[in-house]
Amino acid sequence: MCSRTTPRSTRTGRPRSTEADVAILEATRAALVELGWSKLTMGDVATRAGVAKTTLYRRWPNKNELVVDAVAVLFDELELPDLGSLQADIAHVVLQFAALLERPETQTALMAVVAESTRDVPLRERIRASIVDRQKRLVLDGRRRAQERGELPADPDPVTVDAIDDLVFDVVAGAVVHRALVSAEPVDPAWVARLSALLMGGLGAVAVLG
Amino acid sequence: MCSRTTPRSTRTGRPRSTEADVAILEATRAALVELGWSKLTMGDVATRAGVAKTTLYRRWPNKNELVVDAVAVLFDELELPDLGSLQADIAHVVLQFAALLERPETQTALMAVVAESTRDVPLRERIRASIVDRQKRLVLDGRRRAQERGELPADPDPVTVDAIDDLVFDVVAGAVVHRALVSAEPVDPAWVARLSALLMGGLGAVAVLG
Amino acid sequence: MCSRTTPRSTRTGRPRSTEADVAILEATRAALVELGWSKLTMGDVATRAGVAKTTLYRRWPNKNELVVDAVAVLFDELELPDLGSLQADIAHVVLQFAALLERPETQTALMAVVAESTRDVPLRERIRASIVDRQKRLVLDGRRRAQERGELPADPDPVTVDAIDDLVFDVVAGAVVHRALVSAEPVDPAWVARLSALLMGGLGAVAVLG
Amino acid sequence: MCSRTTPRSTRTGRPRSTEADVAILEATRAALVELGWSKLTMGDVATRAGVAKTTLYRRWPNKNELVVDAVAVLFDELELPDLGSLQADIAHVVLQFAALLERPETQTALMAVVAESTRDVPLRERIRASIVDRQKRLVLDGRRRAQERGELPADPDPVTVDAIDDLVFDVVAGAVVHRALVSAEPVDPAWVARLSALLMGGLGAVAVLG
DNA sequence: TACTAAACGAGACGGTACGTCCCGTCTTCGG
DNA sequence: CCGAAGACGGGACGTACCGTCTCGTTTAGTA
Repeated sequence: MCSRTTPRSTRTGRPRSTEADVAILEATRAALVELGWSKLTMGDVATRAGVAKTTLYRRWPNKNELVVDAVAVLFDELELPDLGSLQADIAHVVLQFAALLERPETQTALMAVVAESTRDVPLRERIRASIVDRQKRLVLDGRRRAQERGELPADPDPVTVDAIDDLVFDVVAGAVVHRALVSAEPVDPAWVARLSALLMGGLGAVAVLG
Repeated sequence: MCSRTTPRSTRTGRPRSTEADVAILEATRAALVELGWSKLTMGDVATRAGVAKTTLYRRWPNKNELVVDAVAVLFDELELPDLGSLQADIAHVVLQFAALLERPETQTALMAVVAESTRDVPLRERIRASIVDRQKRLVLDGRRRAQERGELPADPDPVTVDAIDDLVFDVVAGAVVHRALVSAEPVDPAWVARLSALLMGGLGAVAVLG
Repeated sequence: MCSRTTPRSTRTGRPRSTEADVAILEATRAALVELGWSKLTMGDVATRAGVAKTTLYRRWPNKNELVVDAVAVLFDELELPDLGSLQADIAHVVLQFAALLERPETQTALMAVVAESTRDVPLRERIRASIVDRQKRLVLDGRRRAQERGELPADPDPVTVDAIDDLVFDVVAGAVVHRALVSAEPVDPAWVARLSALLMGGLGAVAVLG
Repeated sequence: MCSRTTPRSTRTGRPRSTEADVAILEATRAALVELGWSKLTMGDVATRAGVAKTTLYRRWPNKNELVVDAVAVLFDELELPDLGSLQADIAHVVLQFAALLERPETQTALMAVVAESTRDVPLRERIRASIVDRQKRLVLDGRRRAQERGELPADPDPVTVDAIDDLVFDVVAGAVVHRALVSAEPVDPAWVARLSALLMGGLGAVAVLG
């Protein structure tokens, strides 16, 4: 999350402008909305932010990492209010996620940085830390809460629990992303209802599997 | 699939070299493997193919569409042999798809072109025609076959059938892609088994939903 | 002058279209007027002439030689009517030449092909044959006529005669071209009168020199 | 002379490299000598100068203007030492100019840029400022000196003086260029003697003309 | 009248250079 | 020491022409 490559050990000289940081990230999101990922340039972001290009490179090593940071904050909105039932919780978070993917800056940036990350290990780490783990936590919280409510059997083998969490995460996130970006069709409540139903029905079968 | 932007209305002049077409697509895949999406250049592809850069641009309007065509043929390998049960069929096709996503050319290219397609309607169309529809057909075939075997209830409302097909497609494809590229974890038989189980268990619930 | 590179030894097969020849030369002049030398392209000339590019290259080896041929015919208008005195003859031919250099096709083409000819011997030969010698003959005729009229002393050493002819040619043609294209100032009657006077006055001194 | 298109109003940012300027102009002359005008490419000049192509385009808008600047400095060598008589001065400067036109870089470039200038007003201005005016000054100086020596009548109508200066300039420069590049024959001392005699003899006649 | 061979239009081909854009780095000056 | 300004070397872009080539189609003269 911290954009500084070196955490400012020395204390001498002019300190970095914190205003610049937020201006840059805002400018990056604005540029993503207007231009999309592939037309976004560092020079343009710098101009929009009223900042020199040098200042960008002092903080982020390249365009990819800058964009990840700019987009990551949007994932902070995702939360999991207790709606009383697992199915309602699932439906709610899926709709939140879908709303996020409808924003043009997310749409154009998410797949792009994932694509780049297949060949760029530091980028993959930053994505995991900034975005993926943040989403995954929702799955953990939802599952734990459902167990507390007794909707799901408590305390089986922890390894299995992890595996099922992972599965659910990939299924939910993957399905929503695929629906929104690849199939390019709307993630409307009817579709979400079907997805939730599929999960509710399937989870039991998976748990039995062990 | 056809790379020609206009389907050659007139019959006059020197015909386009079909050898060039295949050489270019092969060169594109090779470049994807070696360099990845973002380092791939049109000039490099032309050189590898033993072809002039102009020849590329005569056939494809830009790098994105070229890459879609180059990668699309890989999706031809996906097929759906009858393994006797829906769960086996699902597991089989998921593993095939996962194997496809392990190939570096697919890995680096797929997300990238999807990302670009969010801002490029012709590209989105080409992706749908060349890749998405080809995969979707597998879902249709698998579902029809399961109905013939009596594993799934036959002939409900056709609109519902379509909706469930779409859901299953996005869930399966999305989950696999997300697992492989975003979570960056292996799509191994254990994970596939859990995914299949989830689907088998959930499908009933979704059908009831109508 | 003849555009055919090989003078058609065989007599079989379809003969070349003579209409194409004139259409091409006219199209070349038109393109020169509209676009100027450096923007003129073979493809454009072919299109204007309603002819395939191949047809151009069958007749001329390159753009330079084509342009020389296209422009050369304009130099046919230059003639030397007997106006009764050497000074009048000079003034007349200079004004004719100046008028030729005011035409945009000559203006843009003449210096360009001369520039190219400094590195292209065949082109230099073609220019000499098509343009230079045609102009030089005017000097010879004018000088001979002046001798017949007794304005110039007859029959000195023929070598000297040649040398003076050459000098006069370079002085007259050079001065007009330089005035028109380099100084970019008008070749008006007053200037021509001064040039003629200079020549008339100077010729005696040169003849004495021997 | 100055290569900068805008004379750098602001004083901020990294200043332009003056070493690059001279390296580029030297490289341009070298390329002219080796390749000639029409084979000279911006990329090649950049490589020879050890400079990026962008650096060229930052300073000159196109090949023509670059070449004018590169060649212009050669005209600095032209000077007019006082040899005691007008005829000697003329002969001397003509031979100097002829020597200049024998250099391959001048030969191939001079006519070419003049040809281009017929269609390019900024280029024409640059040529006038960098080359033409520089030569014209020699005529003025020579004439003034001859007047001081009493070889030419002093102080007639200044308009006439200007007109004769212009005439002499076009006659001398035009004759030499035409001899060297169009007739493609040597500007040897004998020819120069004849030209000088022609001028000496003719100038009186022109002056009388008024 | 049919054959034959060259010339024709069309347009794709391998190339080369163009002039532009952006990259990520550097060099300057002022705060 | 930071930051703006902007020049730097580098490299890819997509375009425009070059001059050549391969097609199928005329078009004369000859057989």
